[in-house]
Amino acid sequence: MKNDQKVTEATQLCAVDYAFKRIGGKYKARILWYLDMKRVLRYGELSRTLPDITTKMLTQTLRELEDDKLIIRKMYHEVPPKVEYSLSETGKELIPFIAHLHRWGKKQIEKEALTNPAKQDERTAQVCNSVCG
Amino acid sequence: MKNDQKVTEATQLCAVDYAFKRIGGKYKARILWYLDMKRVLRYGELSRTLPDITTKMLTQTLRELEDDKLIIRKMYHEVPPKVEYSLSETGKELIPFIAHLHRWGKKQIEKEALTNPAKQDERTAQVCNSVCG
DNA sequence: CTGTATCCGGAGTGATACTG
DNA sequence: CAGTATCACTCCGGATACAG
Repeated sequence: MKNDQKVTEATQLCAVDYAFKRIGGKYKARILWYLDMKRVLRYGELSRTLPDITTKMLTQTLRELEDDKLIIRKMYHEVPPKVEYSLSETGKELIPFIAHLHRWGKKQIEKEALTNPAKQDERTAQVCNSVCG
Repeated sequence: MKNDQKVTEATQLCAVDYAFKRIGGKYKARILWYLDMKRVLRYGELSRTLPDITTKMLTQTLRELEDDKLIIRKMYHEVPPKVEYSLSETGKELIPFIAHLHRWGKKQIEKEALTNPAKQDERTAQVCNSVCG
């Protein structure tokens, strides 16, 4: 797992690095962000919200977030199965900073659009209005 | 380059994802963080501050940050060469969020140390006091 | 509906040697 | 001092098929 990668004693990590290891996965920030907005999401809802993620990666990412105590997984023993994901208290602490990152990102995207529309193609950074607003 | 990876039109990116692409590199946050503390750093100083980074990765990361307009590179045409790196205005806007991340990271590290000292070995997340304090 | 299992290509990273 | 060049390797992440 990305976040449990072996690190030798020689490696000196600072807290910034540590934090990035926990939330730096490819989809982690987005999942936390969506979870904060919706409070509770089921597996299928997350899958639809993140159309570019495969089931494997979604499952794997959710496991890592759960192991790291950033989200809470609630299973209902029903048929068909039902699982709900929500933010833990520790996870909620990360929201303000993700929000800051989100504002910064939007600003940069808009700035790029103004100064160099061609760059849009390179980065193809479209805001997913359906979720991010 | 990590940040210029091709993205299909189908890929819908939200601003959070976009922002992470720009600062999510393995060493980027730490470099920005150190630059904020020291205001100006030379190549060699950065190299010594980040003992686990190779010259290749340091150069590459600095180039990406420069291309993204997050840092400023100032060359002095002297012998021996001298190059100074500092934060750009856009880069400075990211500091509050990195600071938040840093606080959160320290808190989590301390919490882990208390509840499960064994985990320290797994994550080997030592705060590099020399720089982060 | 909510996942697992398996295979596999390629980006990202590191080690080492070399340069102006 | 401040980088570049090259090679080798790990392992992240995608595609696909299958399962309870």
